[in-house]
Amino acid sequence: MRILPTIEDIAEALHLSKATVSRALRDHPDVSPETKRAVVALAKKLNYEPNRLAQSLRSHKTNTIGVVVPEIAMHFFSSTLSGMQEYALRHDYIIMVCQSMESYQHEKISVHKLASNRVDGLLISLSSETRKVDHLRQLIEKKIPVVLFDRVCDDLDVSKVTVNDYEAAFKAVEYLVKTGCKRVAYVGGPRDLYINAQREQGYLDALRRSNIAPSEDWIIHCKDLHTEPLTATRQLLDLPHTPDAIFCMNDPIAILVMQVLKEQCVRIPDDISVIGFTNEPVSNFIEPSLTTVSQPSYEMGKTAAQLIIEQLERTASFTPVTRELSTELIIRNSTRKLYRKVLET
Amino acid sequence: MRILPTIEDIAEALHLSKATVSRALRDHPDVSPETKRAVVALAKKLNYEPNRLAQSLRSHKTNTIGVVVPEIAMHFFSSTLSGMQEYALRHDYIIMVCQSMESYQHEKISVHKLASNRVDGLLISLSSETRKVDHLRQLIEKKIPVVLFDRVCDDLDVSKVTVNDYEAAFKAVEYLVKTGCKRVAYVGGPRDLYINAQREQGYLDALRRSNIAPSEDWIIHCKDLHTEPLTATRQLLDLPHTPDAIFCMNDPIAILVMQVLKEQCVRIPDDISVIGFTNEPVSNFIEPSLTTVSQPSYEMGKTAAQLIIEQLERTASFTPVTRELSTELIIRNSTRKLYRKVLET
DNA sequence: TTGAAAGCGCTACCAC
DNA sequence: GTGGTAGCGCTTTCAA
Repeated sequence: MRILPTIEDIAEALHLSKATVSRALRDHPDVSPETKRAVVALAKKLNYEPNRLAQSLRSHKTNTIGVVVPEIAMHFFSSTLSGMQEYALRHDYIIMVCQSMESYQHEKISVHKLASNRVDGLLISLSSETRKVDHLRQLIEKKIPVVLFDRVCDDLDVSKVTVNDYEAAFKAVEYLVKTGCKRVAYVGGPRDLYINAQREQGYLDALRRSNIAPSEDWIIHCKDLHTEPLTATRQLLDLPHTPDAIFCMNDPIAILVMQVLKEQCVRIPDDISVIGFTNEPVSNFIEPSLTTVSQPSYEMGKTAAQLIIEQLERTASFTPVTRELSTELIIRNSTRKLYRKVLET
Repeated sequence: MRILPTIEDIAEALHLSKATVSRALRDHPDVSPETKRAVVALAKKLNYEPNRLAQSLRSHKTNTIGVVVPEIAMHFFSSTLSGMQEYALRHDYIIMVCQSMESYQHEKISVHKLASNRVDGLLISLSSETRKVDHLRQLIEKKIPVVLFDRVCDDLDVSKVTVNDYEAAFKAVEYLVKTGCKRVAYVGGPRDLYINAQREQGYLDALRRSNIAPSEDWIIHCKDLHTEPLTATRQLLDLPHTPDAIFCMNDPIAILVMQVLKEQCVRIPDDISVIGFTNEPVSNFIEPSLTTVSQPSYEMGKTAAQLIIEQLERTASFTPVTRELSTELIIRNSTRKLYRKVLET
């Protein structure tokens, strides 16, 4: 016998046909109870497991979901992966994971690889380099549904899971102003990434709402987020009117910014407040602890998985939905306290 | 026509047989150059992609590797996943990821799920609850190779990727002693997990080598690693002779320990040195920065992927190997400086 | 209630 | 060089 028993093995042993065994195993109504019992018993005894490949080949369904994230090892994304995996497994799906390493080329390759592995659907958060999404359109043409999460884009008519980056940024900057900051700088990535633009716009509008005209000097776009925030910060400190707060597009940037401030003996938050975005675990442990915007990463992953599975199992026609999850401003010690403003006035 | 073209579509269009088309696509030597060209051209035009399910069903090979980690969102593990994914993709494999959530039950379910999805091989780091590994033996019986990484166990004759936990712990404690610490406590998890035992043994032997008899009071085993280290630390502080150093089994424990020490106004490292294990990103940012043992997580993942792929593609018989990667003691500010000892003597 | 047979898409054997 | 065919393991008509 083969290493793994097949339906045929059971059929022969029980002098039945493959068809009957198949039906018995799937609990089909018109198999007699005795036959059913016999089949199930033998299947159990032989440790029979249906061959998913054969099932998939027939059914054109693999119960597999492809996931592409920019970087598996970034906490935000591993946390979304965790949520996806959890939800998927509970619904009898399994996830295949790839990373783009923030490269458009890698992203295309990953998407293609997952498609050729016949995933039923794809969850993706775009790389920072990605400007065109034809590779995703191709999938959709092949009837492989796509759901975008976090790093979404505007020109693709699919379901999306996001947070309101605009609003969260607005509130963060508004908070800075409320604590008395008047010259709020921005350090972020390029505007072509949708969520970057959203955060920056939130920043701009919050200032304008407070009748502060954002100066061009205050706004710095970094291409390389690992090193440029360092020089950006020095640049800000060299300004004739140094800022009294820096809104950072994410926590890693904020950490670099704080590093320079500390080196230059700038007191945080007394001289300059710093605020981040994402609420990475480290932001709670850095000194001073970082005020930041928390994003429900696990929840985002779970929701993305839910949306795609619902879409996969829906028989009727389907309209894309956008699920916007809520963020929270986590106030820690890198920003001035609110009451100071009150005392000052 | 179907949504996706098949070999048959190409065959019909070109008035060839499926067999010839198949051969042409796989660049079989005895297909005439013209036929080959024609087939390849049409395949390209139609955007033809072989159906992996069909291929797999025939070849009994899915080019898929299952991975089970305790928690995807733990940095150490997401970093290993990253290494695996990278290596796997480059070698035309894709990874299917599950997490055990440190639960033996979850682990069994995950392993089973991956097996029923016909992964070619399995990479696994055991959950902290796992004592028996029959679920893995079953895989091996089904000819699905298994490779253990990091959280390995002794009684399974498979390839393994580890660090020398014993030696790394030994060196860490030795360092503490060299900096003048004489009463070194240990806060860790249960001994039944192999790597925990290794680390603890390294601790014990390092002390003995320095002619320090480890006191029972100094050694605390926590079941719940999220809360018990807090009480454990208080317990240590209540000792008649409080320790002058605490060796923690991993960084998260060290962070909790430091939290209590700070609350109790114990100076780190002046009163008590603290040392961790794993070199999580946060350990660099906490105040004071944490001395710890760095583990090459990305490298471990990559190596694990490499071992399993080599095993899968080896035709000859195979003997398990153990790859032990090297660690490094990262000296930061949570331990006394070495020169103090020199000055004191 | 059960069985025979076709077919999912591919590859490999054997024949020509 | 090329084609016919069987078969990977399963499900699902259709017929009995």
